[in-house]
Amino acid sequence: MFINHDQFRSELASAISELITKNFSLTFSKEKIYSLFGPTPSKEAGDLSFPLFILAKEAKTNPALAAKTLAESEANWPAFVEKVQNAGPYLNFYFDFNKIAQTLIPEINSGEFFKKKFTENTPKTMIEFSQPNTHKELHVGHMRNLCLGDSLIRLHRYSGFDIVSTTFPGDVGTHVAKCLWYLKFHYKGEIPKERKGAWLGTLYTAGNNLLEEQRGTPQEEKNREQLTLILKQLEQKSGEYYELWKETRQWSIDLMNEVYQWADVKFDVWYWESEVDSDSVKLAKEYYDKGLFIEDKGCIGIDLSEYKLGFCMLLKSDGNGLYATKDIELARRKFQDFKIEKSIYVVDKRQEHHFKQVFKTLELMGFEQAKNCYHLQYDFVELPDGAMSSRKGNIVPLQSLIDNMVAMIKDQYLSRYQNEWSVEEIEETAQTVAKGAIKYGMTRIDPSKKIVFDMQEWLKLDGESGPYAQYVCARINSMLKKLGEPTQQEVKIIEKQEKELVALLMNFNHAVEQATTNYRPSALTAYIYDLARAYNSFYAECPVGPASEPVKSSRILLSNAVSKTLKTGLELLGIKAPERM
RNA sequence: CCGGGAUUAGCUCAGCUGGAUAGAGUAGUUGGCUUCGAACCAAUUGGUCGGGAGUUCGAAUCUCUCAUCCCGGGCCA
Repeated sequence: MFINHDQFRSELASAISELITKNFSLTFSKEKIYSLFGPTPSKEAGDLSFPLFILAKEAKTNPALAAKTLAESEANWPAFVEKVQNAGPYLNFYFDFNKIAQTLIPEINSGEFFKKKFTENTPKTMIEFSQPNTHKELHVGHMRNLCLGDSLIRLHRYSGFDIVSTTFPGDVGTHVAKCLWYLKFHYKGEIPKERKGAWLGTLYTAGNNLLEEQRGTPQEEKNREQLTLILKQLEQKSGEYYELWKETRQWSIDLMNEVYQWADVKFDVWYWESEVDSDSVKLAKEYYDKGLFIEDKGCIGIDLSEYKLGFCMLLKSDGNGLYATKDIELARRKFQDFKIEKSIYVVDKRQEHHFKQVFKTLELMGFEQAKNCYHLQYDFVELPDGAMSSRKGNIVPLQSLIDNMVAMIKDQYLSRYQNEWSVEEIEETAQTVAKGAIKYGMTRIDPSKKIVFDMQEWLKLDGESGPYAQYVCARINSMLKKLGEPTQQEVKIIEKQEKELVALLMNFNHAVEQATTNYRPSALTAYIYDLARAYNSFYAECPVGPASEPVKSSRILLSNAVSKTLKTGLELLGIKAPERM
């Protein structure tokens, strides 16, 4: 699906391919060579390396000898290759960054570089992420899913995929009943005027605690009756509790929308658990009639033991469906409604077994797309003293992280501008920087690793962080404003810091490819950090304004290219760079 | 019991799917703002890649095994 989009690597691969044919009389495709390129251990060893282990095996020679042969052979190297050197089993290339910059920097500054064709024959793909429950509070744990999912959407779209983004909130179930139960029978206070969604979450926790407390007491039986009545009305879509559900559900949706708007996340489709519920039961019955699903101990499900997945239950003995039932109906709708060929689910790792069962069941039901279903699992966000649970109430509400961070940014950094900037700009900048810190912080850790959330640590913004990269953009922005337009267009690369910048800039699309194919935005955060750091180093060592022409203009063009690349990269993480900060 | 994941510097993490001398941040030490923005830069200390065995030219990366932690395994989601 991904094609060889890097023009420099492609040209070089072609030249190597020709040279191999000439020297070893065998074909070694340029695609293969392209994929084998790797970094050199140090700048002294060159800028790109080609390992010869595989070729040597095919040519029945030893890698070091093959490297020597190729290095010494007469060849038609691309113009940007300055020197070719064999180093043991490697063929190392030294680049002429002046030549590379001549084509690369104008492409970046015009934006053309970011519109290159990356992929072909990409499957139409749906990415589902953010599955919060209504009637519960949104906490920092939800943010990890949101940032990961949104970034994947952006990466895939940049790479040329046709993507449908979707969310699947849980608006039915016992958690809803518990919340309404507490509201109706035990809550004594007023209903607040604003932030009702978050308040509703606290009722859920209170309800849970009370039910827990009264377990084993005479009250327990009465509680159960009340909960059953609530659930029944919700199922029948009528009655007092159904009306209350509609009203309170909207409060939660308002909270979700607030968060999505804050995070600049949009979904093409919203699926609701309440919408697929009854159809999912029908679907299960249909496949029971067809004979695919079987009955066992009064339940209906599918035996997946030959795939080592156990029994996947789809209808309980009371005839109700389960989570898996809904996910199967949901998948059917996704395949049918949007004709998607591939489906990605961003859901925490607890659901691994669940999704294995669902995907296998879909396959046995005859859905071709089941083979292209992928569960991107991530580990939890925990607190230093253990897992977060809205049931117990030991959570860090998302709003409290945002509020703390915005306050800290204003206090520590933006207070110095309080006489220069408007109140609105200070607020907006603090929000933008806070988003940068939170989104970068959530995506920089590999999904397979858990995040232990410590508020004090999150409020430290030095070192590798979103604001570090945002700061570089603000710096460049401010400098370019002062210096004005360049007086000439030639880029001259002199200092090693400038070479480093060009070397990094040419790898931007490569970093995006890595992040996309491996479903790992952290590959992009690492790249962004490297580029930002290289620019800070350049900034400290290479004066721009005080330099004489044509160096001054060249450095303006280079700085502009870095700024454009950083902004494009940050955008793929859903992060904006403020004009100044 | 079975299955999945994690384990890399004091702490938080990278390590490009098997390649060259294992890298960053942070903490510690030291130097740099009258000079394009110090939310910065430069230098330096710090590692038996959880332990052991194996596979091969070559292992943090693959296999086996042990240890510790986390998460799953039909009437919750």
